[in-house]
Amino acid sequence: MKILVVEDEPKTGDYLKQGLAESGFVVDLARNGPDGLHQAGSEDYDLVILDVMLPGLDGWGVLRALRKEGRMMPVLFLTARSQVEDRVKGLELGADDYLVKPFAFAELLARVRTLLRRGRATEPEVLRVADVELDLMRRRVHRDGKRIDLTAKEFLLLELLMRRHDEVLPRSLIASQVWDMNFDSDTNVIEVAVRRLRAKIDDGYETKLIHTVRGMGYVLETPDAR
Amino acid sequence: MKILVVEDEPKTGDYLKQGLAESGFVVDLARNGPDGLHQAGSEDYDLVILDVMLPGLDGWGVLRALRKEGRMMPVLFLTARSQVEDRVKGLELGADDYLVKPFAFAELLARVRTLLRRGRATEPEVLRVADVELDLMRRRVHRDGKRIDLTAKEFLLLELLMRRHDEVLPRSLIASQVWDMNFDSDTNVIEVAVRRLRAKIDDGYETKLIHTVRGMGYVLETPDAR
DNA sequence: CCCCGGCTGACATCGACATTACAATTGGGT
DNA sequence: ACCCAATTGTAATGTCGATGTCAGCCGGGG
Repeated sequence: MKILVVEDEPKTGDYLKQGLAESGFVVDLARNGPDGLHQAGSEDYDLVILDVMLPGLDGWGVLRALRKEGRMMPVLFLTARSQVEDRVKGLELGADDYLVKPFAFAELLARVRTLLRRGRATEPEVLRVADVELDLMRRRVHRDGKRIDLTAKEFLLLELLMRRHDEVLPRSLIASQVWDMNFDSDTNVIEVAVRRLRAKIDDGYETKLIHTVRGMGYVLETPDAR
Repeated sequence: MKILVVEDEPKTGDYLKQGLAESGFVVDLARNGPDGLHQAGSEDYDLVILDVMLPGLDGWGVLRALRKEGRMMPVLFLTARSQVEDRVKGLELGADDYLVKPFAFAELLARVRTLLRRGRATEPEVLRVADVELDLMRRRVHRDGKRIDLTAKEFLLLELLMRRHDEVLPRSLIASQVWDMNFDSDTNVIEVAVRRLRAKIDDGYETKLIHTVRGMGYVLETPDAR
């Protein structure tokens, strides 16, 4: 289990690192926000412990940036303040738990264990069709091993197409699943969305995966036709 | 809602059975792969929960055998391992979801409910006549194992002919089913449509399936009829 | 051998879809 | 508070394929 601690106060940082290491975790330590973000992006941590008050980029900023990159590992916040609004803000941004300084190490350890257990239960589910991988938890997509950044809508659409690959999906279905509209047909959102998705996952590849079936809908089709 | 749990560890198995039963499901339990397979084949379950590691025949084997028998109910995999390749292997074989042990029961329940809701959405409804297969869901057609692309109208027409194979369908009927016209007889759309369909499913095959009955209409005739 | 129903290929057209540009909205960064 | 960039929806225009029409041909049964 690898944990990243982002903490600027040397004493607290060292203390955490040592304590967690003694409890059997592999621990890396970053001393400021930007370093922490960079570190979190370069390796796969099972958990991040974030101080709210950090030089350069505060805890919220780090968290926001992480989530934006699609890093969905659990995050434990450390804060000196106990105001409700801070807590709310953090939770809205996807912090998984909160700990108010000062705290007992045993308390921290208990929460860490809880978060890691929860994290396991939500183990990433990976959809794979042809050479495309879609990681639902990390919200990441690769084709032929190359990372592809998708927007929220694009991701939803691709997820649908992959879950039901080789099946022609009528536009009405797509509309109800990806948007929640009952198909006010005087719009072409779907075509545009498909276009944008194609630009990212099909353009530049020899074998196209997304196919149009006139008068019926769209399919994501595996290259092999029985 | 009937669920089959295939799990060899007595503790886990009983735990699941009891928990699911308390949640209102009818649950059967099999303790090994072959039993599970046999059980799944003998009754209609809405969902199967499969442990990957089983004595005799592992989870993948069971899943594969089930699919081969045409049992398309959703399958939830339980695995102690978290390696990516295991997940991928399962998903490729058609597992619908994954859960890594240990897991919270609430998590399991949530996934079970999701899968049941999704239900038999992925079960292919397939019409078969002679060596032609028409998959209504995927909107795909094969003859003699070879894929055939049809347009919307062609598909409708073939569907009608297959649903009522060995029956002579008068043009008026075809007109009303495939087009929604009351047979303005000064058109030959039907002939043209039949021609185009023949080009795709009969041309190049020894045994023709679509036959004209002068003055009456068209039939899709199985070679062994009469 | 002729006639009528059906067959066939060519062509026209209409609409579904593609594509691009632009506007509206959102949310982060200064 | 403002600006910038990214995302998403809207609109206008282009393209192409599915489908209908037509004109001529074919062939079986009288």
